[in-house]
Amino acid sequence: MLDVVLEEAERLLAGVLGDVEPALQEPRGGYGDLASAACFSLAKARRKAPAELAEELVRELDLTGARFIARAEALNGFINFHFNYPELARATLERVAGEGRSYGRGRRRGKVILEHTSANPDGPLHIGHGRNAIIGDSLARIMRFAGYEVETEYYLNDMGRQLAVVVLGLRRLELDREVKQDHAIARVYVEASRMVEEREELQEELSRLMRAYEAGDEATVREFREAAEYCMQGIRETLRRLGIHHDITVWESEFVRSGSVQRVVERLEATEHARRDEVLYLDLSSFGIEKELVLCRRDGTMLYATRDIAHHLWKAERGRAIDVWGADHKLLAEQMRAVMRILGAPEPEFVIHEFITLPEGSMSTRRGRFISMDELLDEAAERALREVERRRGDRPEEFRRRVAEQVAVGAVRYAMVRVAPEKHVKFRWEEVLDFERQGAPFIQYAHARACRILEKAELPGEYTVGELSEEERILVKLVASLPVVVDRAAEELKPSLLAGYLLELATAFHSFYSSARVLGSEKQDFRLRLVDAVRITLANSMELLGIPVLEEM
RNA sequence: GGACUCGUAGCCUAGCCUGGACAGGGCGUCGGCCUUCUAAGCCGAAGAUCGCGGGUUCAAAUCCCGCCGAGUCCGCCA
Repeated sequence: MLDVVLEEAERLLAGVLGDVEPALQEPRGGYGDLASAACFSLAKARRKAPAELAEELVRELDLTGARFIARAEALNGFINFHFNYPELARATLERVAGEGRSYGRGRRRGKVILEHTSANPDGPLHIGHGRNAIIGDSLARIMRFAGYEVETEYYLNDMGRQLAVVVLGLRRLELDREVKQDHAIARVYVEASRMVEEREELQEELSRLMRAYEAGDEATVREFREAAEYCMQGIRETLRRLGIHHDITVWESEFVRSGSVQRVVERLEATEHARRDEVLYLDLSSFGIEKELVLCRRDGTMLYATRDIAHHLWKAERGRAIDVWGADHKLLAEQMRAVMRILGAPEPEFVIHEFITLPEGSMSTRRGRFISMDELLDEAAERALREVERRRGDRPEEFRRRVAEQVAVGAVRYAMVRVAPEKHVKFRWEEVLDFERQGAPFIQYAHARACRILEKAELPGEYTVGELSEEERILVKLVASLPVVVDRAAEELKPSLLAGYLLELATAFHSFYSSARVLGSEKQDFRLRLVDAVRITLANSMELLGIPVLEEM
């Protein structure tokens, strides 16, 4: 709804500014509902003080045709607009009620291939992978809602040394069928890594294994596939628990077997960037990348990055490629962009996230030093259950368990998406598992509160709006903002914008809830409709971050 | 050593790309609020040289340069 209001403000300003940027912004506090800083940039051209200019322009503004902007005033060089809240409230409530679960949906078009998670099949997802998966899945949900056709991809790295180590381990170690598949594979991987390190002859076996797999030896292929699939069963179970689903799983080896890696190497070899001295590599210095990119080993076999080039070329043909990658892949991301330019293909876009480190240092699957997402979720669910028992001892066990699980999933997902991806995170249990304020339970609770009011009364068809309280105005403005927030988050690839928005909306609702009575008040009809609009807006936004929506908690 | 990212109150964080009005939140601390729609809530107080130094600008947390600190990368690994 605010999209319409912004357009109106821009139109009004265009009348007095000409083609000067309207420079609309959120006023810092108490200065109205929308501000323009245009007078500052206009000041030099017109050789007048911004404050004076603002006064002048406000006098010139013609608000007679305006629907949502009631008045404008000049202050400190800014032009501050005040909304016509009764009108905005009515229009917003009508729109939200009319669009329901679609409220906030955008009109962006085009196909997006969104790759995320893509952890090696050598163990369970740890919390670093979790950050990747949750950012990626949230972004997928947001872009889909913004209108894009989104296909999510898990790029399965089956040609790496890790999986070969697992296969080697499975040949001589027993797989514990009692524990979750990915954890069982991790045990084999850790143990086999140690064996390979200690026994030289195993390193030769490892090389033979990798060569046989690359060559497509049938028995070896079966061994690798089974091992990877077994691990993936566990990984998918964890993802499912988080509400994450991948539309396609793409095996790295496919690009070798299909010959597309070979073909892309030949194409690159023919370009001016190709160099050969002992090995074939690309000189990317003309793209500002000093590090050369080696394409083939001395023995002629391909490298991970080379296979990924074929992979990205394939993706570029299918649509707009967006990859969620860890910060360790920054250089490769730059190289990938450069190579796609060389090939004349559209460049992939990247969402790079920093690492989560443990107090004792970085995580390592091979050394068995990591916190798995399963552990994190279990711990979260256990702590949540204690909270629910304490608060809702009156409800049956089934209810308490279900709520605890949903609170846990919400808390973990929110914690991961709340912080901007470029920040390093030092993992602390207390931070992720804090169930008070600035977290998912706070948001879920706002929704539950709204539901509990609404279940006690019929939603009125008719209502009068009248003057709004401060709390009501804030709510209306926030509810009206969802379409703008969704679009911006999708365009800037920033799920954290939704996280911030959701927190603001929940905060505003809790304030409203405490300040005013809905049921039995004189404004009951209007407030019921407002609460319903908030309920829908909260639910739609929570859905975009994969935070479970609860009617009661 | 080079490249990239981060550095905002005791702790966590928004704002930085697109420079403008007293730098927003939260945790923790202190003080209030449950006979009324679930207090996982609300209201208030104290707490910030926006890492440091220079520059550009009428105006810098925001842009530029240098320095310091943390992280990541710099494999014919993945």
